[in-house]
Amino acid sequence: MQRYDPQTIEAKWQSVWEAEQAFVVPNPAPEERARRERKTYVLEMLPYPSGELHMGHVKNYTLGDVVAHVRRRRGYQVLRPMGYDAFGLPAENAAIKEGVHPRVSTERNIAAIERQMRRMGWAIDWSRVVSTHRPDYYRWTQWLFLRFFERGLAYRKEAPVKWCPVDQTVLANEQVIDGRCERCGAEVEARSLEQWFFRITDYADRLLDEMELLEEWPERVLTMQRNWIGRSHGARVRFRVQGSGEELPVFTTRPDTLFGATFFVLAPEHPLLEALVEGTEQEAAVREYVRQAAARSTAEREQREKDGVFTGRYAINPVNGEAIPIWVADYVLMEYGTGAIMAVPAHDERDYAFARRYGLEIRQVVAPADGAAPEEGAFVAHTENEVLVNSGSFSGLPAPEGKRAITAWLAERGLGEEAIGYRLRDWLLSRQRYWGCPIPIVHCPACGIVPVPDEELPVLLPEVEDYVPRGRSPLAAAEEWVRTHCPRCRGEARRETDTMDTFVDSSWYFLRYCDPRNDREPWSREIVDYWMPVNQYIGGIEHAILHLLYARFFVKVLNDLGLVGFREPFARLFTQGMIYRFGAKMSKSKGNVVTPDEIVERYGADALRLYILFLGPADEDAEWQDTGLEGTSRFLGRLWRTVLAQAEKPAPGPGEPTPDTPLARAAHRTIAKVTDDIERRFAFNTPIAAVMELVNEIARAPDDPAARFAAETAVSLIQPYAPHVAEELWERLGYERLWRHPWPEADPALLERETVEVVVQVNGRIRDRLHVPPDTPEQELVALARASERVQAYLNGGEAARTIVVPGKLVNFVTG
RNA sequence: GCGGCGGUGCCCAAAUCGGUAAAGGGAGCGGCCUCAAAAGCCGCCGCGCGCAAGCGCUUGUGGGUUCGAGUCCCACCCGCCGCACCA
Repeated sequence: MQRYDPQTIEAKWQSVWEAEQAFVVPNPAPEERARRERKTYVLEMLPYPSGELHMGHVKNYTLGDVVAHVRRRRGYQVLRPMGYDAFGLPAENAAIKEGVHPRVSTERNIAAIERQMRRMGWAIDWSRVVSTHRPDYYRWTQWLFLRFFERGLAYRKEAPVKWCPVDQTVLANEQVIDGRCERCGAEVEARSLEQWFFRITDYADRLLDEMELLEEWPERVLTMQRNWIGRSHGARVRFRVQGSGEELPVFTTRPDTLFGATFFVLAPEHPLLEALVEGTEQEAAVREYVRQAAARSTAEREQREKDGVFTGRYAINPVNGEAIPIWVADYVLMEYGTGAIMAVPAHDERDYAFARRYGLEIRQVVAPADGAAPEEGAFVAHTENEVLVNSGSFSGLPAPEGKRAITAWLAERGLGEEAIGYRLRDWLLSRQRYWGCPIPIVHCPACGIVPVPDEELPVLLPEVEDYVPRGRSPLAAAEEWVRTHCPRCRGEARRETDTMDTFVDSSWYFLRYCDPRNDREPWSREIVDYWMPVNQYIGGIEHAILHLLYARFFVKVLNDLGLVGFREPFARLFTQGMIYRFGAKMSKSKGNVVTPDEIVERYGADALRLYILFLGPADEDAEWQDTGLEGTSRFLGRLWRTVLAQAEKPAPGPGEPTPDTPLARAAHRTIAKVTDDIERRFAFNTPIAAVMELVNEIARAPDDPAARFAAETAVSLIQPYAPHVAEELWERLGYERLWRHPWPEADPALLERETVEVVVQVNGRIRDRLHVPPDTPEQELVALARASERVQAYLNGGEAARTIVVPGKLVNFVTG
């Protein structure tokens, strides 16, 4: 018998699939589109071509492959495309390091990745491949940007950034250490720069509320998104500056504690602060504090002890007319709420710490409804049952009612209203980098910000010599490209030189896959409405927030624009776990990398595909075991020998019934388990174990009349995991093209003919086991159980007071 | 602090509605085949008592519910992940 040789078999079948265009799925004709229930869209997060494929990709795309194969063989039209998220910083940085143009290194990486993907034998529809850096793609990214712009959902505004005057660049918060630039040590300046934003905050409520439309998403991803959006209910309360009468609104979730406000705090960046302190004795001290705060990183601000400076001014509490001192302190964040707070030290830990430090009044205004009154001047934590005290006419009200009553009282007098606060900020999408999608905007001295007309798209990314970041976009150096005419007045104008965040590119790629070669529009609505939403999305947990939130936002906007007929892009989401080796993520610096190429070369793609899913539950992190490939590789060898031995027997004629033997039943049991595990439970490791067991059973009983049938079943069931060897064995069994062959179905009648073990207990302790047909009637089962000698011994001839029967599982006699 | 997830033999793991643990794989041990090795095949492989049939114990800890708990409830211990000065 010929030995199992994965290299030969895999090369053979990969070229057959290529020649037969096996996995190309054309779009349905108009009349077929009504039959949407027969479609499945299996999508995996597209790779970043900043290097080659790693084991994380192997896991991701093998998972998708198994789902796609099973669905296809169960009669669905399956869309299973692939593409490249080619723009972005990692690709650009890699290119800078290598000294080659990002396009060159990106396209070289894409070629290498595609070669690896074909070598893995993934059933991808290569006719739909998309790459975000190509003009035929980013033309439509720009087109979509313009639709957002027309709706007021893309806008430009000044935003504070950290600026290093030596490196001439914007720094991320993480790059600021003790107020100095991480690289050159220069003192960092706070700057305000014009940036582009998407108004995602307008969709905060829908992003939260429409989570209900998601069929099945991991709870932790939903939780992360909820936390990220951070919706909280409370009130906006208008304080006024004593003397000037200037309004200082605050947002609070605890309007019930309004009577306990004993001071007021502004963020250092608050726009009114400067005017407030101008000409006062405190001016110099406040300015110094603001200057220092501006230089601190966010991380540093979060860790330091609370401090601040008195401004010398007072605010009037609208609820009781009290004048309370206004402080400036950097524990108040300009980004959240209004950048100003009312401080209630008795009931807020941060305010409490601050008040203690500076000797400010601590006034309790809520107290537990029952039990002793809290010690004066102490901090009183929020509890279930509390009532208002020291709160004028509101005293005595339970806190929740107090909240409503005080808010209503304020609203009646125009002093405040109910309000909702969000943690979510608008999406800053502009980047001062080269390797990204140009923003299709022209700045005209006469007309202002002017969109590039649709018919002039794409705005091509210019070729530049020097794309190293220098604080302004490298595009600004392409003077010829920047100089243009205003589309509106035809006067001299300049192009926008910022590029878009790559998350914009990846927020709609799954729509382009549906209609990838359309050059009149980004997609045909009829076609996306047929394929979308994605039935199964698979990818890493690291995208739980940004990508998955942005893509949801995009689809909601597109729905509002009438461009798509659905409101959520991904019905089901599966987040895979990471692969570790020696307890750490595989990385070059740790020297613990195992590459797919080396494994494929040694064991073949099928063994690797099996191994990576056999490792454990796919949604959990797993430890790579160097000896583990031995197991799946040995299994494939055993499968090979066992099936070839059966292939020598005559194939059953058409319609010939399968002999009812233990092996036949084992095969049907395996079919039922594998199908249920993959389709319903989304478990991928247990089906492999089940097929391994079946093969072991066949090897032990090769002369069973149903052995050949069982062997065929094993091949058929393992095909989604190990498609090459399965295809080869299928051919040697005398059949054609397993990937088009229907998925096997378990015969319920045969399954029922199995005997099952029934545990017989007396008072919960096992006394005997019976083997009976699963459909044995309850009465008969009890009689059989009672007849057991061992049960008799424990019943001592007496009667059971109660008998519990679980059909097919157990009979329990309970005495006394 | 808030939220989510997890803890089962030496290791990775299975156990789906609570039904009476450890499927499958790895590593290990013994044997067969062989001049030898590789490959392959057979057997053993949680703990204790027993010649054996068997009996008892065992899912991080302690308690509870139940005829019956790895699974449900309460408390605690340990670990991982996300968010966090969010007013």
